[in-house]
Amino acid sequence: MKKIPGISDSEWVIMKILWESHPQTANSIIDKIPRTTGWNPKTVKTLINRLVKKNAVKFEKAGKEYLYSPSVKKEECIRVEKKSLLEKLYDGERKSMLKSFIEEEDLTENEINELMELLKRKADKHGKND
Amino acid sequence: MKKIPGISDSEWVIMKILWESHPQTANSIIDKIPRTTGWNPKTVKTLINRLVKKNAVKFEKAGKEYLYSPSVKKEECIRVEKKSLLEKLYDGERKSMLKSFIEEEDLTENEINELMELLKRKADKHGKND
DNA sequence: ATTTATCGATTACAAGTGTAATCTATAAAG
DNA sequence: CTTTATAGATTACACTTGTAATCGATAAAT
Repeated sequence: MKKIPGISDSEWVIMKILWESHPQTANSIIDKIPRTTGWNPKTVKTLINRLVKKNAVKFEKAGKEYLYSPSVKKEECIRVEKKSLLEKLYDGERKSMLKSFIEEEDLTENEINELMELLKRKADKHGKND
Repeated sequence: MKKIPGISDSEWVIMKILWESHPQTANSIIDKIPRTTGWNPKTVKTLINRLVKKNAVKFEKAGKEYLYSPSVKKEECIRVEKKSLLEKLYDGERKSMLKSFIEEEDLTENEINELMELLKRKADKHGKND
């Protein structure tokens, strides 16, 4: 499998916009940057560039502008980040992490039910495959 | 509540050792650093120092050596890290995060049951309080 | 054709990080 | 007491990150 490059917090903002829709010009990305960031368009372009250099984003020329697309999959990147947190906080013990995550969140009844549904489905699959 | 300082990946290794047991001398910490890191003792001391500077660790003198202790709580630090991941990957949607966490891990039947137990307890509490 | 606006490319620069080595004071050894 | 080992303090240094500004090429406007 392809090596996933380290994607920084700021870069994630760009990636999420690109995963949402692509290919996309730099300006189109800039338009979608949450106002809350307060980023200068130049900043966004720098981030795009870094992502290109990291091979997390690719582009094709379209006249004067470039059309950017992600070149790594979101799911893969999420996995990497999760793994990294798992190692950092829980020494790799998945169950500890899940427990802590479930315990600490205050969930609505509905959310709890959804999660139980999910677990049940997982349990069923087990019954079949194992 | 106290402001939790940013704790880097390497620094987390130190913090975990200190949360496990304290107060503790630098050398005692050094002894517990996982061999897999390959860290030079000097490196560990640098990290301890940075943590002191960040007010994440405090110390008292005991003769020539210092006795270090964490000055921030593990649970708080975990919360900060989780929050940060939540924002970065899931735009703050807790449920998305939990779902993704449950879905992607391949859990044993036992683990699944434990988690369901947890959820059930959470649900019960809801019934009572809400 | 010349000027100008606008791309992307390159450069900037401080703070944080990973990873130590060196300096300095002092406790321990002789 | 003098030498030496050792603890913490200070300094090092390259790489990443956050956050832009400037440069150079070229398409668009006049």
